[in-house]
Amino acid sequence: MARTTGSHSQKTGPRVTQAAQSLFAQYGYAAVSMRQIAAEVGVQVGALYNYTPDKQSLLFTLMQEHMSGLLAAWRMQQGPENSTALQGLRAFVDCHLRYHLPRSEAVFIAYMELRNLTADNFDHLEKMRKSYEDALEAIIKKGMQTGEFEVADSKIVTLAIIGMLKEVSTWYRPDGRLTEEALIERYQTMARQLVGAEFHS
Amino acid sequence: MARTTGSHSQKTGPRVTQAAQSLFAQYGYAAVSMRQIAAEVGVQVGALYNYTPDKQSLLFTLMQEHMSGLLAAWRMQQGPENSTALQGLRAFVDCHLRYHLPRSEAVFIAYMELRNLTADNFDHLEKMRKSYEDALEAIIKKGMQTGEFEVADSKIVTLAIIGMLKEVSTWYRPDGRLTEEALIERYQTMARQLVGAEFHS
DNA sequence: CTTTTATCTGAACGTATGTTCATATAGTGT
DNA sequence: ACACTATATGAACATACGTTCAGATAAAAG
Repeated sequence: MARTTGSHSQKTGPRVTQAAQSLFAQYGYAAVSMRQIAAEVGVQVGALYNYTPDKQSLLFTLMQEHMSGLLAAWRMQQGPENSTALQGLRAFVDCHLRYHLPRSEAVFIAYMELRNLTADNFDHLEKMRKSYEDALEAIIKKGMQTGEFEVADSKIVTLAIIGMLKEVSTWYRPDGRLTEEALIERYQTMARQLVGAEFHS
Repeated sequence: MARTTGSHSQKTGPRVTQAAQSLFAQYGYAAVSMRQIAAEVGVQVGALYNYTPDKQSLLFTLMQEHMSGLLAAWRMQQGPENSTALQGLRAFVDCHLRYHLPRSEAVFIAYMELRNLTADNFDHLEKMRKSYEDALEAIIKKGMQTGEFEVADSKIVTLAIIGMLKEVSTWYRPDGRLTEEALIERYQTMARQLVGAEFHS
């Protein structure tokens, strides 16, 4: 008995991706079997291979698309209204949190499953991660030049801000105490404190 | 042929723990087999069960001892010389980094393998993690009361500082650009900025 | 030297893994 | 109504997993 209830051709693909994301985030890539994913989709394990060449590609695609989306979101944020370093910093915090907060599963996977990637796939993602880090460091260096920021070590401050922002995803819940807006505002303030910037500059 | 070269009774136990720590940190708990651990120790897989009842206990023991050590290190830091909130904050940063930086493997495991713990083991460790977090929040609340700190939301600032500190373990290398001392000093400064404290108070 | 005991081996257990493939079926286009 | 094709099944593949245990061996105790 095959294909028991109508055609799922257009639907199964996204459902495979979603099931993989959900299960990888919850149990970890190595702990999740292709049969578990198939069960979540409601299909036999063999059918998965119509949508992915193997398990590794399932992971890599998820991580790659997450990171592409993040970089695209940041590119879209660029514009004349974010011309000063302080405006850029505020935009970076805003962009980071708005992108990450509604994507807890993808975020979890992005930070936890790097070592389950093959060497090639890892290098690819590491470059993307680095370019994101560089985007923030560029803002900070600019602020140092213009005198907006007072920073001893741009590298360390960059990492500190990213660390502070990444941590949010480990506890944030949409129905939590703070609204997304309030949260962003607080982290913008803290980022400003870390670069030693005045309130208006 | 059994026990080929003298008695290892006193030595094998710690080597099992060390091999498990090293492999779990590198490949992840779920991706490491008992046979891999045995091979690293130089023993057949059955021999491992003289030192651990099962694989899960190997993980839990590593994580539990790491967290116990951290809490003990912080308890030892307490004293009259850390009586003001700012002194307390500086001591917390100092203690955290000094404990974490030389323990990259244990740190990695502590943050990555929580979901591979059984429910009971997870709860146990979550309580310890929470009490560590509370220790920092207590310092911050104290600083708010004494007027040393100017903080809008003690919870958020606590998490931001912890996030900032945790991130260090993802890139720190003992032979890196900064000495441990210089690094600690920079993070003490950034923590002070996050709580809005004056230089001397 | 002999006995005892801690330690390790080697093999086995049932089960699970990622992946492949011949076969069957349901929807699409004619 | 019919053939075509995308999609799914169900079984199989070799391999790996965590765990157990009877038996072997080396160090310690007498």
